[in-house]
Amino acid sequence: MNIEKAWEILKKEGFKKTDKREQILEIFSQTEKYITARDILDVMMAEHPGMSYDTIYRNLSTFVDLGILEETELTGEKHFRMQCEADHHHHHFICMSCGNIKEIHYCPMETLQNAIPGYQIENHKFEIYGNCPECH
Amino acid sequence: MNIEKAWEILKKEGFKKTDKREQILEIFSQTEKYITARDILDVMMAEHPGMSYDTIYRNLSTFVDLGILEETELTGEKHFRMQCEADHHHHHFICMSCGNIKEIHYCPMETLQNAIPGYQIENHKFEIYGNCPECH
DNA sequence: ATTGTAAATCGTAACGATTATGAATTAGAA
DNA sequence: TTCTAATTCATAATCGTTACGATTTACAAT
Repeated sequence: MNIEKAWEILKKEGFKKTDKREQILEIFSQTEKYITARDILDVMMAEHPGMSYDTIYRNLSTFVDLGILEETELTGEKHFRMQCEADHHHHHFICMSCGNIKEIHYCPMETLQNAIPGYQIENHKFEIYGNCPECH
Repeated sequence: MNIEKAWEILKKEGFKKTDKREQILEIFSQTEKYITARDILDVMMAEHPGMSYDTIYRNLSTFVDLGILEETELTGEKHFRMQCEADHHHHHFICMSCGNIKEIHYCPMETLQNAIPGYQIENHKFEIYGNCPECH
């Protein structure tokens, strides 16, 4: 997703255009990686020394709710990245060295659909971890 | 895994037999669910009011290292349960209401093995969340 | 343009989960 | 029974995150 698309969504949902949001989106648009709230904070602190934790965490949460960012738990910390463009459901290989991701256009749930009758599936997580070709 | 098997492993690795470890294992042997450090603490505090955080967290960590417990991140908290008996690799359906699990004897990596050449796979996570037959 | 108002941010503190530490206790070998 | 390393206790520190009243700001209505 690009910044324009993100603003479209924000505007449609009645959120205001602010410098802080612009800068957060800017940071995400410049990387493929999953990054933490603290990563964002560090970058923004350099420019706006008076940044508040509240601003970062509240906006990250908002962006996830609106489908602008996607979130995953990595080594005990929440990590975020711009939502993929791909219009169909998919999963990710995550490089534990450089943090870059590769889209995996395959979902195990397809073949598992009828394997557990009586169980009401709400959600699933499928992630692959390792090193990408550039990191070994 | 049962308590005897756990003690076997602990003894073999040179760990001592203590009341606290006995009680922690006891708790895990009585449930199928993923539970938190605090769950353990609450139960044990009732009996031993002077319990230390340290004792719980250190032992949980040890047990995971030794393969006695398995660990997963659920809603921001580490959850633990007794390692499955099953001798082959498998995954879990986790009920978000009652916490019980169902073993899923299927692994998506089988069909994905050769799909991402050049990527060195170290690990993967595949979990299904929802409600079990008893919870809906 | 100016004003009004809800939204957003700031500054700071609180919170919950986890880790760390030095002193006291204890399991198990000698 | 004694010795010693392992374990636990008691407590504080740390880390990521959330909360909140006061202040500022975007933007819609005038």
